[in-house]
Amino acid sequence: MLDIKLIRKNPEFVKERLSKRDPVYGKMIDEILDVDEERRSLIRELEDLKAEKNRLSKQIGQLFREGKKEEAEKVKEQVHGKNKKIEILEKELKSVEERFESLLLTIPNIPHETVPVGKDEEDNVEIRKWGEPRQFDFEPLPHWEIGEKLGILDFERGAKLSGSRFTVMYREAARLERALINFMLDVHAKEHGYTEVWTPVLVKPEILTGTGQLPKFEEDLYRVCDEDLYLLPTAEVSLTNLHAGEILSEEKLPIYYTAYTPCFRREAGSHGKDVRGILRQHQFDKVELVKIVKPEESYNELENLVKEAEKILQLLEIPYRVVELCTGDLGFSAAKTYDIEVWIPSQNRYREISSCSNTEDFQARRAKIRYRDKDGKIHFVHTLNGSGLAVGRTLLAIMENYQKADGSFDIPDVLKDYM
RNA sequence: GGAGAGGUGGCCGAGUGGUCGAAGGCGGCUCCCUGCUAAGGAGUUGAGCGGGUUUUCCCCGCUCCGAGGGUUCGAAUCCCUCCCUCUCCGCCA
Repeated sequence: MLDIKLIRKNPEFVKERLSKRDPVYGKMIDEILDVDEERRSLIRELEDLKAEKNRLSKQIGQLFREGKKEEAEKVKEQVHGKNKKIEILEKELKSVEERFESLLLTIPNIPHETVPVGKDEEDNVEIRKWGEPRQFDFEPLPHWEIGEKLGILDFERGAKLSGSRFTVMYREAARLERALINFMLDVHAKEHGYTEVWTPVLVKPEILTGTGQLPKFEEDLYRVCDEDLYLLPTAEVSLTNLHAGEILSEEKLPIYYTAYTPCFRREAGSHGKDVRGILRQHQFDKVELVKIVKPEESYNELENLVKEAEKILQLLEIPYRVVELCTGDLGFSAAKTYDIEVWIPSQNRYREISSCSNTEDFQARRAKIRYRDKDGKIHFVHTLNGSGLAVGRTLLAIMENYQKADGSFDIPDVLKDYM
């Protein structure tokens, strides 16, 4: 959520920045300014009335104590009149505030000034590469062929149980999935100073509003019928919201959390994309990294966050590159995002395996996460999140990059103790 | 799921219709005292929003005692609904 005071004070700046995502946001800013004006004038009117009413009510109490019943009754009549007006104005204000809220909640974050301007994925900027894609002396197979031949990935039965984009894994694949989770958690907890967390995977709607998935992206989520709960699309949601509504003391910051959770996404709008294999599933495992930090530290923390996620691929010895997302490809809540893309031999290109973002105070404002500084002043924190990493995609990257001519694949050395 | 108890500020905890944004304590901050430390004394200390001034400081007002409704001139306090926590029972991995 953007700061309405910033929008009010500097609408041209906000419009200019948001237009780099998409030109439509200019109109939304104009609209919200109108609604804000309406809202504030109603508040002013209403507060004056309430102040007067409160004065009169106190008078009534006073008059009763002095035994002046008749006078008190007269004042009561006056209050009745005020109350009628207040009731009407309150209804009006309520509907204006609803409009105001829903507008403010659907405006995306302002891209950081360093974010490259661009339209879509094509305009993302490569920052660095690590490792050399392996030269195969045979035609490398896609992971689904390797997996089916070995009998460890079962797409048919996944579909039987749950439909498309669900998979069953057996033996080495199931085991590797579990090994990767433990390996990633250990690296982040033991080497990078993260606190390991385990969270619910069913969360309330206000929690998803806090991190920005709701109200705008309801169609991407699974909702539990008969209960007002949603399946977690990423542990970013539960980890970031752990401190929703709290005022943290400065000494607690920075906070680093890591968690493994399954993630559930409906993938509405991605029909026909990546239909084969386990790249894009409705249910997948992810180890997530979340940082809650002081504003002045957040960009430095973002750089570290990316490096911490990269470390996993380095230890697994799989080639990857880091790209910076352009304004047009930036997610709703993010001010700046780096994606880590892993090398996929069968596709002869890099594919996203991690997304690391600084949302600045965008989520903190929604979730009301603040801290008190040494002078007792209260500020919003900055929140960051990143995949560290997507486990299923890591698994398929291992299968493909470590595949052998005989149709089997090796396990990276660093995982051997985990298998 | 059933019965009972309860949800108040950073924390603990009092408050059953007006003088309550809320006693008292702890913690925090400021000052005093004291070679240092500890102890002691005095004061101060909630958030959000709107407005005035508009960098800061400050001033005025509104709202907030789990959430939402209701009664009343007036609600932390009375009534209703919901959520959550605890105890006991039931069920259960």
